[in-house]
Amino acid sequence: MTTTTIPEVVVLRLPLYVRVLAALEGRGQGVVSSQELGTLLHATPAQIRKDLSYFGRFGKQGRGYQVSNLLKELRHIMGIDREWSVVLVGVGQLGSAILTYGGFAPQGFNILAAFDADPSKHGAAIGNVLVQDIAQIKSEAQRLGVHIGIVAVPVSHCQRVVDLLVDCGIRAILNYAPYQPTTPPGVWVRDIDPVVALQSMTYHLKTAEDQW
Amino acid sequence: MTTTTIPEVVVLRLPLYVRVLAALEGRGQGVVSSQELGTLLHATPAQIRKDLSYFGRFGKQGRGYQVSNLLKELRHIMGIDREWSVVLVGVGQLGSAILTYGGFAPQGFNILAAFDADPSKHGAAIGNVLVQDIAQIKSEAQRLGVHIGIVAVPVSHCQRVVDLLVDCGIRAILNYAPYQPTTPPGVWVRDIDPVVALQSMTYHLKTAEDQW
DNA sequence: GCTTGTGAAGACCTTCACAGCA
DNA sequence: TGCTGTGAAGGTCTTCACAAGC
Repeated sequence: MTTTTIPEVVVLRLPLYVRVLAALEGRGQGVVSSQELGTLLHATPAQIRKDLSYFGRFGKQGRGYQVSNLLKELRHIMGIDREWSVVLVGVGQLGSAILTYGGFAPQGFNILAAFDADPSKHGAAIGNVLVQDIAQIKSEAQRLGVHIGIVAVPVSHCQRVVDLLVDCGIRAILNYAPYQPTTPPGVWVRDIDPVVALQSMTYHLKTAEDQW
Repeated sequence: MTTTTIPEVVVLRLPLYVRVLAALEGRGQGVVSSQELGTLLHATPAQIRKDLSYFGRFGKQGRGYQVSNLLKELRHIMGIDREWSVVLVGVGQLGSAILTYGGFAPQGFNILAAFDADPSKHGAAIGNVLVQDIAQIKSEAQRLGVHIGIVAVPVSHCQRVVDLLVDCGIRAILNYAPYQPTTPPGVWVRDIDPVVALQSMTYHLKTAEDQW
């Protein structure tokens, strides 16, 4: 295996691999084949093997992959064998729900601070986190050594907030606003929009209905 | 244009087209070129034109696309020029947040009922919706003519709940559990997992760091 | 002149199929 | 024998480039 650029689709699948491997490990399974992984991931065995081959040779012919070992390797490759510091911007209904959601910390994503423009929210504590003035974000982000930003503001503020996060040196942004912000090269954005997800399914529902 | 199977990637982009077109319409813009749409969508003009060409010829040479007309057409194609009936399963912290989230109804997705297995939650009203016993779901789903299910239950219950929804005749599922359920052909699932989204970015953060 | 719609070319991703090894 | 790792083949999606039309 020579180092090549990894296709982005592969990077998007890696977390799913980790997710099922962790489940297998939790269940006490020691070894898994590309065939079985394929079934669990709704993918072909060839795709599993090809994807993994971008990063190394983790399997043994005739046996398969050792679950705990492959899991450890993938966690390292993805950089999730460490903790990441996160800030949230926008402490409305959605932002508050994110702060109280317990799913981030166990995976190593620690939301250390939250920011909002509304002064009436400053000083409040929501799920262990203090809400601060957005004006403080740059100094706080640098003090805390923040890597990742979560954006939960209205569409109209999204681009401005993203620009601000980028200015703070943040290079990875999880965006809950229904808007695709523009960012400079080297900044990564993932959008979460349940409405968009629903709308891409209604196309199929409608098409199935139209079928005679 | 002859009727071809539409690539799934195109279907996934359609909602984004609608989103920016709606913004342009709200701003009072009458006409838009593939060039400008491309900028707003972070896509090439050629891709915009090719995508749209799967569905018809909506533009005028030398001018571009009439915003309100294209918007209307796309909404019809996607089946979002109508209302859809939705049920939610799992009224925990996440499920409650979904019920009180105001973003679905304005887009025509009406959450009509919610279900949970925990009897202590039955009868509660959260955001206009009554929480009912999961045992009632089939009769209620049929009575209400439900099209779409939202799953907000723990991983351990996800597959069982999805099976149940499919049994209710539901063919589109928005899944918030960190697990990819298995479904029969003709059933559409979209997964929302912010942790997976974050993890696919840490790969890049780590890789950028490793660069010397 | 400007911009669409679209075959053809090119890039990218997936699947095949088999050599190689446990 | 069973399963991986991987070049090569195949398929899909994106981009090019230009004829056609406003």
